Amino acid sequence: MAEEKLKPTEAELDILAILWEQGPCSVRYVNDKLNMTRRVGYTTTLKQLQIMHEKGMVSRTSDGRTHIYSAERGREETQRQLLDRLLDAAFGGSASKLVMQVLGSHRSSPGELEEIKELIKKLEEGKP
Amino acid sequence: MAEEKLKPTEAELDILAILWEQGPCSVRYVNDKLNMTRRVGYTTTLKQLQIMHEKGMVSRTSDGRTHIYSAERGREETQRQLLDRLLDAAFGGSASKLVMQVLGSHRSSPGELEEIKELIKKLEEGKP
DNA sequence: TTGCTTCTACGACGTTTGTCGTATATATTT
DNA sequence: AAATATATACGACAAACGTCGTAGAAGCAA
Repeated sequence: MAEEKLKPTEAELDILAILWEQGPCSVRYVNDKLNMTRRVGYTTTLKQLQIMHEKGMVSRTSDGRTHIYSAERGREETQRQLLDRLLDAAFGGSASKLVMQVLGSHRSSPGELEEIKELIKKLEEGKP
Repeated sequence: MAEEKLKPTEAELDILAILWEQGPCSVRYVNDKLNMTRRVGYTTTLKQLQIMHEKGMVSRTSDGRTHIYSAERGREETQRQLLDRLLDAAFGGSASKLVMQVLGSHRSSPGELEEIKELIKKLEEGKP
């Protein structure tokens, strides 16, 4: 049984992003969505999904002859894995540096900033 | 002139991390440092550095017959590039989601949290 | 000077990644 | 029914990645 914790490749990550956002969907849908950004053949997407299925990254059910794919591992688990890697390699493990960088270069809504402040407050209370 | 904005590979990122942290250093040093984490041959590291030099990712000077390598592109530029990619692909472009995640799963010092709060305050004042 | 260590250079090679083409089965349309 | 469209399966392949081995120059040690 292959239940390793594989890191998705670039192309796989693009596909996962679609599955996460849209929920279970067909190869056709994924491919159309991909083609909104970059040109890629149908069979390419198909094969990609098949390989991801072999790896256990996605599951699938059949609707007639059409396969419907779903992301197997949760989004957050993958998020954490990729983020941890980036944090270590590029930010020397400093979470605050990373936060400063992303907050500084991407606009967040007042509501989002409020949420973050809430979290910080909780963190500060948690270990005085 | 090759001045593209290349994304470093995994192995390259490991090397860059060392160059960023340590500043200019020899192949030997980089290799030793790498071997503290994973086993890798000297010539492998050498070749890696040579390729990175061809790509323009690192520069080098000579100290006798030894080459001293330095990271060419700033750490922050590379940070932003990798972070942007991750933000888009894994977090659907939501900076706050990313921040919440990293802040929630990695301990930050009170001083760091204070810094972040400062930044948020500035952001809130900047666009009322 | 002869040998041992330490460089750089470079070619080779197994894998992984990403991309398709082709074959074939099953629907759909005319 | 015949033609067209759409699915999956699968093999092939070029390019990128990561890893070494070997060669040869340069410095150090016996």
